[in-house]
Amino acid sequence: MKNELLSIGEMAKINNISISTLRLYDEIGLIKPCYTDKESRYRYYNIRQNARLDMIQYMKALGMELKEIKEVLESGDTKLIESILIRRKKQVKEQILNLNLQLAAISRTIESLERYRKSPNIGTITIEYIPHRKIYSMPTSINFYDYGIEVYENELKELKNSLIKHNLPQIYYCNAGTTMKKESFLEGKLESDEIFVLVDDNFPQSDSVKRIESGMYVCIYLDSFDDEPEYAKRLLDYCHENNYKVAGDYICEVLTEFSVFDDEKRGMFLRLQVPVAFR
Amino acid sequence: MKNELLSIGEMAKINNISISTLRLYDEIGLIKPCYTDKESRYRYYNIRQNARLDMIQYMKALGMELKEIKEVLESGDTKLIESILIRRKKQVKEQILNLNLQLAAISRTIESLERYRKSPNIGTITIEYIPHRKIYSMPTSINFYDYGIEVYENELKELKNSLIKHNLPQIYYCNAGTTMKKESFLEGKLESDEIFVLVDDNFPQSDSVKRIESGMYVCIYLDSFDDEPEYAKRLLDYCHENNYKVAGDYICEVLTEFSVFDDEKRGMFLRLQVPVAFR
DNA sequence: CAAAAACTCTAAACCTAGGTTAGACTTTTG
DNA sequence: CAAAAGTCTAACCTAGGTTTAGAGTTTTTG
Repeated sequence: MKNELLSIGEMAKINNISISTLRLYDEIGLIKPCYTDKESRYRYYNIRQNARLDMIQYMKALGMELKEIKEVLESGDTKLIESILIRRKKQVKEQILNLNLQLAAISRTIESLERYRKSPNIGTITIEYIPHRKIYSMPTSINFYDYGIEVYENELKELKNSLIKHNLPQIYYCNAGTTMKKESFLEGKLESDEIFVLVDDNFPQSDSVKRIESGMYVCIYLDSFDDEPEYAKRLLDYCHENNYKVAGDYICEVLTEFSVFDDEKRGMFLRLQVPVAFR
Repeated sequence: MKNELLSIGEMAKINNISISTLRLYDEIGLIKPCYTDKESRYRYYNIRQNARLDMIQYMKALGMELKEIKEVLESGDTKLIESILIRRKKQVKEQILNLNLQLAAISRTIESLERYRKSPNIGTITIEYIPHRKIYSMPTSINFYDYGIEVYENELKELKNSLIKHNLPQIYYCNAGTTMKKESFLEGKLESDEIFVLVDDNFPQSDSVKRIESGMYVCIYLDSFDDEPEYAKRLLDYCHENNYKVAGDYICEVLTEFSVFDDEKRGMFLRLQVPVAFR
């Protein structure tokens, strides 16, 4: 301040910026020190250069890239700044939308984990009211019960890819599931009908999106797809024993899925369910 | 699909991911192919590994870092996932707030540019209604009119640093300005009183935040700080000639500031103003 | 005035989450 | 069996810096 030239350290301090950042800006030509000693190569700045640095920091705070900032500063064209800012405005709006979706997805996941921790024992049968749900579904092309997990994985992949093709990010949906016609279930057969993912309220309406009505369901809990046949039978037996009338299609719903326990198997928590009517 | 092993290309395609990303994930141990040919070093995956890859992609969509994902997958601890998600939730909320501020700042800047393009000629005198404004201000420690731009730059830096110290990002405020007491102005002296930045409605209330009342102002436009003394005098003369009674303190307001035209001077558009009362 | 302390220099490596390229090798297809 | 398609490794690139090492310079202290 004495002799009106600032060393890089002083310049850094009064502008709340790091020395290395100033050196980087020098290197890329964003802001050059007004004087560089030819012997020692020390950089010296003038306090009037704060104006330019302020401008750089402001544009950076608006989310502009250093390249864009340099371009703008070199052109001195306010039209250019404006066009960049208008583009940036759109970007920011999109980002905000995406982050809101992320937020919803994170909350869903936290809830799902909570549910997992408080889940009933495997084999527990309950009768519960389940609120309505929305699903994005696809008919199964093969009965995967006849083939096993590989075919199920394939079907699920196809479903998810059809979502991606429609530009719907993974974040919209959470857990998957399958349905089976009421008739198959009652006959004790295992015939897959549909595969689906649950979607939230933000999900755009389309032909593939269906609503599963709310109602009373008889449910049984389990933790592996492998056990589904056995547990589906138990569910049917229970309905017969208690004289519940099956009122709709059977659903196998994944409540929680964390493939963290093993490399090759989905670590899951499932709920098989059928809607029932009371006579 | 035939012999149940997938090449890296097939695996990439069905999972909508690039081959190089799969190789990266292998390298960092996030997901290893279930079999690697020892001779050719070709990677082969099992379709059941989709479960893990799904999980990875889901966590990535939640904004988690690969390191965190790896940690979670290795620990298999749902408590750990939950704590990371809770932290992430906070982050996302903050990001959304910041982006909203950014959006406001961008809009302000676009407006400022528009104003610049439609600005009156230098020296134009107007009488306008100016709505109320909020400023974050600091008394000036020296009368910078006696010293010139370096001292002004220093004062401005100090003001901005006091903002940063209070954790207020650059984005909250836009343009700067200075005030001078009515008495000084009327005597034709130039004595700086306060330096300020305009802040928006989101800005937190504090002792340093003042309100400048709305009202009718006599204004003169110019484009350089250097001309301020001359134009301030013109403004005063105009008030006298037209018999306007100066009703409050003098303000020098930066309407637009783009230091894009020159390396060392602020490229500006200024408005000197005094509130007037009509008799 | 000399030594010590503080500062600054360059060059290179590192960070994230991959993308790209070159040149060699392997597998599949016709 | 040849051509085409696929895959391999290794190295380098992105943006916006941060960190480090080792050497040189400036300022402070005694």
